[in-house]
Amino acid sequence: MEALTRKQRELIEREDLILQAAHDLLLERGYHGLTMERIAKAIEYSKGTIYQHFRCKEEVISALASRYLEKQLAMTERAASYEGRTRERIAAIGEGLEIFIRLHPDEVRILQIIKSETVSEKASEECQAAMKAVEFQAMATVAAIVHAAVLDGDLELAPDTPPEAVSFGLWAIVSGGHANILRDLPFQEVRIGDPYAVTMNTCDILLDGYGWRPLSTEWDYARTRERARWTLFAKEARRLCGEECPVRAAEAR
Amino acid sequence: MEALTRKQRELIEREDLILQAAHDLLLERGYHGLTMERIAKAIEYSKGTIYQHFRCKEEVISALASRYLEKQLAMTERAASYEGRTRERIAAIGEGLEIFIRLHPDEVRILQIIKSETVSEKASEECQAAMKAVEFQAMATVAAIVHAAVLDGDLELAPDTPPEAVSFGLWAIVSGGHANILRDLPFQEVRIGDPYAVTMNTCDILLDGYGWRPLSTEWDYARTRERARWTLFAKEARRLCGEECPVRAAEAR
DNA sequence: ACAAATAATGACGTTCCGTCATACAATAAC
DNA sequence: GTTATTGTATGACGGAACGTCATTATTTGT
Repeated sequence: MEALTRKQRELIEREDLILQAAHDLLLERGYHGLTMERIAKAIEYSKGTIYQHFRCKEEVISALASRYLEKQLAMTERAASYEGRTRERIAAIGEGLEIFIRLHPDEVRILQIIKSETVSEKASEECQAAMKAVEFQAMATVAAIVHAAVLDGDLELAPDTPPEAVSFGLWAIVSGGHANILRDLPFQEVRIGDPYAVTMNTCDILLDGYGWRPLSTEWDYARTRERARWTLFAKEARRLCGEECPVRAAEAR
Repeated sequence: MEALTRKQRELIEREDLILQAAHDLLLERGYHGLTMERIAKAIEYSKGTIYQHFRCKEEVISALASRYLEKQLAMTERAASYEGRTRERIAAIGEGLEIFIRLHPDEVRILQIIKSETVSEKASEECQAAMKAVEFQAMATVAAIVHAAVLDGDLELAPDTPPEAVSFGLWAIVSGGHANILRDLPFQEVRIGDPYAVTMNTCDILLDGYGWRPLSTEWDYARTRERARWTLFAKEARRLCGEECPVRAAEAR
């Protein structure tokens, strides 16, 4: 038992090493610059050893992506527990996702890489299914809030509109927006100073369009986000803006 | 002159051959199954000859993508010329894009492949710049309509919202939506029967959120789309639903 | 008909993948 | 403490693809 546990610990530890090295290589040299040989060199093991953990290079990337997806899901679920109106919970999720991408743009970039067919076509079914499952759970979390809003009367949906249509729309905005942001197009040229803020704002407008009460004209969702930021994501937020919490700073005065 | 022209024609013709072969291979065997050798075999030339047209495999894919982007842009611009209210023009563009993806899902899939960093990291700067330029033109076309709407009073934007923020949002919905559609997630399970329709509807709701008049509750945009479909995209639409034009079919009765 | 220029070819060097026989280490048995 | 057994790590190897380039073939011009 003891021996087994130590062995297992060693395995897990090495897996961490591999993934860390893969992450660095992926960002520094891109998908084609990531080679098994280079990972091996970086962690001071041989190529063969890596193949005892992963079936192919694409599954290494998949494993990386799964981690980041789970991290993202954890933030989403944490945000979903925000205490307040249903629409505030959605705003909190938006805040969580924005913090995530601002804090870990690299990880989101890697998520994009794996989602491309180019990479996923070589990963095994299990790997892909595992990733899709995590994503679906995030979708389901949002859909559940939409459902709750319908039940408590804050939102009325047309009879042919399932709650999932709303979460699908939000999802499209966020994933499409972030995908475009990471391709660093010249946003300045078109007077979009902060594309993250535009993405969030688009979500707000969409929900206004659905008539989800209270509308953004009747409620200060910026404030909701700020609160979510410092109650649910304090640690991350502090890292993001350099140990500086504006609310507490203001209170201190 | 004559000789030169013939040479050039041969070159262009062969380029078409190459791209056609690449398209087929890409769809049948995926990115990793697309090899220069296989293209060569398919068009009955040697590998070296292909390298006189393209610097590397990724540039072959880029060239393919550029074509499809231009095709898409052409449809967008055609749609933008729809005669009617500004918001109808946006609806027409939506209709055009939907027809495009329904008619050529393969081409959209290829567009997604090239957009992934995995592929673009190996394509030359010029190639990438060319593609971004086409995309930007599409964005600009939409932004111009937004601008027109502001000028003629159908749309009032908050002072901190540039017209491009609206087109950015629409763009995010459509590209994010289509990206998710092509990954064929189990939409049936969440009662989303027609994800294309949901994507379009999300755009409508967003514009309602912006208060772009006439709202979708005051105007039948489904009708606008239908009209755009049979006035601007008759040929494509006929191909799409098998020579069957519902309007004319109804009139014939 | 022959020389010059242009284009096509596929063998070659290189890189990377993924496998597997072999070498090495750890545990168990005697 | 030595030997057997089991398990783990290694890098040499075959194979596939890339991209190049010397050679061969074809076209063009005189």
